[in-house]
Amino acid sequence: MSTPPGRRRGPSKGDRRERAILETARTLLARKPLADITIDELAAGAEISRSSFYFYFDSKLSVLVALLHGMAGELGRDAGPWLDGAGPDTAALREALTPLARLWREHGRMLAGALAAAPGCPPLAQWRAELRSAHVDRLAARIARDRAAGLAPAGPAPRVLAGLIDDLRTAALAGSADPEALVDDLVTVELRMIYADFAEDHPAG
Amino acid sequence: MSTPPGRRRGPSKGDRRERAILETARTLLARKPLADITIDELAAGAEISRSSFYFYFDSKLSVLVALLHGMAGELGRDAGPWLDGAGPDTAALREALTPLARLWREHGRMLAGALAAAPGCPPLAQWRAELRSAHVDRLAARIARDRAAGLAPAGPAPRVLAGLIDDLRTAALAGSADPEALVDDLVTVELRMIYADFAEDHPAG
DNA sequence: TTACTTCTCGACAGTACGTCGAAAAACTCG
DNA sequence: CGAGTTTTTCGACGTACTGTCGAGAAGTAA
Repeated sequence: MSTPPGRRRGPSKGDRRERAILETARTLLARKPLADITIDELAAGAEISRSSFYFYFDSKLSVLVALLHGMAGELGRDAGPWLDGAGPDTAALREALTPLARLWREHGRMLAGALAAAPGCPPLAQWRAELRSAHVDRLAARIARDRAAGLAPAGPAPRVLAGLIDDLRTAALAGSADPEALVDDLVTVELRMIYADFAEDHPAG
Repeated sequence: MSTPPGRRRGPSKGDRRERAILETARTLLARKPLADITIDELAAGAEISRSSFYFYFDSKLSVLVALLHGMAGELGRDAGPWLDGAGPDTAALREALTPLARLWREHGRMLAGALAAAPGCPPLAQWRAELRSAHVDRLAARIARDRAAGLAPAGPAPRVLAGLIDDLRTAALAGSADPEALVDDLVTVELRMIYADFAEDHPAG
């Protein structure tokens, strides 16, 4: 359900069409959820007939999955320093969250739509699961390390806590109209979840 | 879009049908999302023809909305002691979360499905918004009180923090296969988000 | 019975999906 | 160039689901 059925290889005219479909989808998804987009629209955007669409993708879902896979890399990047570090490293966490928030600002509707459609749609569910566990695994390991080193207090099992943090992050970014404005607060809150008390500089509030 | 179009009042045979539709919907929603349920199934479950369905509801969405409204009360109940109290009251928070988790265990698929379908569907979006702000408003007020009383440290604006807590709670409960197992961890984490450091009894972890 | 409301359903029209097979366009190689 | 092959296109078709309309059956009350 996720691989183009007809085309094999060769960088040619059909490639431009495939791109056009993807591009059209990206544009439309910025305005409305997948369910409200018809194959007709996608085909029209790429200037081909509806049936021709099926030469490139076998459903509009496949288009979304392709789009998402093209973005999977970006979503995890910049998280390295934070995830591989130790202790309540405010700066590193902010460095991880800032680009992520930018991505959500740019593609929020698409990502939120994909997330919402994920249950009840295996390929999307799998994409989400992979993304999630890529984050949760590393974060859980970090939490365990910090606890062993006496840097973080005991609490929920590392995997559970990491899962909660991932949930929070995703839900917050997905729900916000201005994700970038949320970064500082997310930093504070994620650190509190892991370290409870830590040296923070409160803006007088 | 949310009121039965044909019927007015009178406790009669049609009432049983309406109940039957609702009941069928509840059952089916426990197994699959709204999008995968056809009006035919709903009608069949109530032993009427598809067109008769439209005498009672004007779309399957209306059925879901009706179901959800019938549940809105339960979702907020038991939160009073926690929301109206002060300070890191572990017990009160647990008393609020436990029945909520039970509700999510019983109707999780339905609630999660409704939440997922909310963006791009005004009546559901409004239901979700009302539910959310009912919680966020009171929680934000509580946080502000606690800060003023010196019980909680400064941090994100109360409304923002309350929003993050609501996001976390909802996402975590929606994503978990066993919500009730999550209660203790949610208690810990929500308290940390508000109070950072507070007296907690860590199970050796 | 009559008159009225409540309820039921078949028939129709609309929209979107996905498949098939014929054929046009593009490319390959002799 | 031109025959053979692969890539690409599309109209026609069948299916599934949605929502509406109007005729009429069933229930209720005088």
